[in-house]
Amino acid sequence: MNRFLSNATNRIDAKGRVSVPSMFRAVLARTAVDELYAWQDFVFPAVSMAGPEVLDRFERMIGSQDPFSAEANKMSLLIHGGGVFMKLDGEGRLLVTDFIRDFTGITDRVTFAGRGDHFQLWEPAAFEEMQSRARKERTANS
Amino acid sequence: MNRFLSNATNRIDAKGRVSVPSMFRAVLARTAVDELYAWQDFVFPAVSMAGPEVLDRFERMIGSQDPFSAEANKMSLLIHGGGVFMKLDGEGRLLVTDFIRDFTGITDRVTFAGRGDHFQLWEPAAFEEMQSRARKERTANS
DNA sequence: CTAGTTCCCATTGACGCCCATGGTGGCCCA
DNA sequence: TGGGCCACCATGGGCGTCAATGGGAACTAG
Repeated sequence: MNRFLSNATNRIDAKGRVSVPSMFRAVLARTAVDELYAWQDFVFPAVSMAGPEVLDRFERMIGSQDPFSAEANKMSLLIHGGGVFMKLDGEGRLLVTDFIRDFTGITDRVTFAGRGDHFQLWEPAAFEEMQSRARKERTANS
Repeated sequence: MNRFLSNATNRIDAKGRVSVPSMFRAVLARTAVDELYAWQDFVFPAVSMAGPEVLDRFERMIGSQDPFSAEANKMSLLIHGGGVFMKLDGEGRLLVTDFIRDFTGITDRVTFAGRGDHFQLWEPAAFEEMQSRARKERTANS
């Protein structure tokens, strides 16, 4: 499998670390990624992560604009300055920093959710609620 | 990594010095830069910094525009006339001068924000606010 | 002579790297 | 089909290293 799918919830230890599910690590391993780029989701209270190659995609968006425009400046502020690099330890764990905690509300447990080309970190209850809400809306529409 | 990415906040000591994050120093080291050029951002209350080679890039950029336009004129004024050289000490710290303080509002803490080919110094609260504002605008547009 | 600055060295707290443990699920074999 | 063995994964914790920070002393310029 080469995409991030399904979800899993893991506990944060006393040092603030949490294991990335082996399922996701397997996906990362096949692209030889040892460093992750993390950014805040634009809609949900979740932090997204993927290999650094996602930056290329983002930067193409910036590159198509006048480099001195306020718009390009703003976008660079979000993409370059707003993201954070994270490194996994030997056991495939990552440190849950304040950057993650503040934006997601995560305290002692993390829900990892696959999103195809990237995955996200959620506060477990928030993930549950968002899921059931999305389900309900789909039912109402059909 | 050969670009300035992510962000970090450091404290200014009693002598007015602040450590440049090691992440950014690593980027500078790979181009053997020991001197930095600093200028004011065109849009935000932030001071930008990079190795002197950015000057070449700016000049090409300005040269590609109408040399008599108000924009090109303003840029040259800010970059050529308004810029300042800065040097890091042995521990990779820089002196937060009034040039920086006055323009950014920085007092005792500095947020360093990566911007790809350069990085910026922000007053922490101002950075937070700009960041969330820019994100909100993007959400509204999409 | 004084104030600002640069060069060192000390401290400490965070983080990276390593090894240990335990639990669970899968697999094999009887 | 049931039991037991084994491997893998989540988790816990020790320890060394490095970055961030603090402060002393030499040095220079006004």
